[in-house]
Amino acid sequence: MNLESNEGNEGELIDSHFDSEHVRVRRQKLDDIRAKGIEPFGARFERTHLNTEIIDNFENLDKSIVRIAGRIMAIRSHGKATFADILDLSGRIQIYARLDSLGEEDYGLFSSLDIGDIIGVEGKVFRTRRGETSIEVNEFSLLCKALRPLPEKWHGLVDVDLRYRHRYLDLIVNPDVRRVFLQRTAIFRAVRDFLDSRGFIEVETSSLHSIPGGASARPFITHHNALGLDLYLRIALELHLKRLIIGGLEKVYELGRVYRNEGISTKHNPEFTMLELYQAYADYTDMMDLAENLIYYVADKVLGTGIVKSGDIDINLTPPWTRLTMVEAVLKYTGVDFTEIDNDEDAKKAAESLSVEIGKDSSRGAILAEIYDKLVEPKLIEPTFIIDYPIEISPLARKKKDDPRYTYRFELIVGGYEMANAFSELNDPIDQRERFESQVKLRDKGDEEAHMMDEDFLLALEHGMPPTGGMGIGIDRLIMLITNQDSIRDVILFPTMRPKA
RNA sequence: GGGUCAUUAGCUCAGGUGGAAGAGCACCGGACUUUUAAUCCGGGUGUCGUGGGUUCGAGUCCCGCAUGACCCA
Repeated sequence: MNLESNEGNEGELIDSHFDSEHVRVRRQKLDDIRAKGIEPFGARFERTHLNTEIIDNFENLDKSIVRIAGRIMAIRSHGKATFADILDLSGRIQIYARLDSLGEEDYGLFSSLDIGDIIGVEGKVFRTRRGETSIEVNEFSLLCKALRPLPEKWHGLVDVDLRYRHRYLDLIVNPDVRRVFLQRTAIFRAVRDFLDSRGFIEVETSSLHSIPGGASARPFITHHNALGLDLYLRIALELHLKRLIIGGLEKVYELGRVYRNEGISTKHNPEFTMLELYQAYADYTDMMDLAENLIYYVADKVLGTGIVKSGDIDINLTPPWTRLTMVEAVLKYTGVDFTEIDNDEDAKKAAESLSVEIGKDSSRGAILAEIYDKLVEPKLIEPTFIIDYPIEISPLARKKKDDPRYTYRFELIVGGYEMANAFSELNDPIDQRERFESQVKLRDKGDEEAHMMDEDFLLALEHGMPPTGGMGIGIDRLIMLITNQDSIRDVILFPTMRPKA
């Protein structure tokens, strides 16, 4: 007790964390190591193998000398011999240090190592009596002394707040977390493989927009000093990718971060990743085919199967998938037949009879969508395309030839939530202007998510855009689906958090 | 935005009705040369999230605040 008062440098210990016994002990060890002339924050170390390469190739490597490096995850000391587990990117391997082979000095240093320290090891591959592939240490070097302890070895780090704020610890001690993020990377690679092989061109468009468009969402506002200009962080990739279609790139996609100034939930993070792709001379049926094949391809590539787990239930992603119009889906799941409703009043009564709350000025189409969102979408577990969205909520989609109340638009629902949104793009600049104008009216009435007028985009459209199919896929949700995670925060490395006070 | 719950040691968690802060792992000291949640002996290392209040006395009861989780909008 009272070790603090024995230290001559309390004044430097501003951070109260340094008062903990763990840190005090490790700082003392650090000083002792330095006093012996050893640098506790080592440099370059050349490895010959990753840990699991040795485990997987034991027969070939038995008795050979290897060099590995990684973080000490466990120590089992037996006096004159010590076992430790070393974690590298590939996984863990056990090392075995003996007083006999290391000598007093080195073995003493080895014995002073802590869980969390990073070391490089050279030694001989062997198997223990119990059959575990191990490395008997000939030499080791301390590559980094850790000044703080790792979370507990058995339960790992459980507190979600700590897991998200200290993701590095989460990655070190929770192997499943590492698996999810490695799969996230594999999913990106598979998406690019799939699209590149079909002639799509990957592009990067700007994320600072003077008019945020392409989706219904409130934007983040930022400021450019030199231009003296407020700018918005993009809420979608759509309008710039369409400009590239107008520019003749014909098949483009972007995997990009978008920012929406809205609440946080297990399905929403303020910044998230979208895939948007546009294909000239195609329509929304082509987009459905593409979605089925893309998502199946990605799942199969990453998991080796087209069947994903959602909690305990299996979801089969093998194409083709169910296609239902929104009207058909509402009829099927609620019994209300919108083909028999042709005005706002009757639509309101239908919503009331189903206890679905709607806005005062809601139109027939908006009410249909409300009912669908509330009562149908959560029930759609198997992959389902809901097609022909009402025009009121689809300002960028081409209207249906035979019924202008609807558009050539679909959303893909899997596991009860929206995975993709696509349409036959509106390429009539006069129609597009009218759509923007009705969005502006909604904005004036206080709908902060309604679209702004975008003259620059209209100008582009007036130069002529080929008929185009376009689609957006929420990549984070796709990753949730494939990796079987319930929260978007478990597939985003650093989810948005309030700063800890 | 509303409701419910949570916050205790580095981590994972116990702490009826208010009465001297606990366990496991980690850590420290000792024993131990093939262990693996190593074992054995000894040691508790704490601003009970935070600020008020009630009380002779608060981890526990009341109010505010902070952060998080879940549900609802």
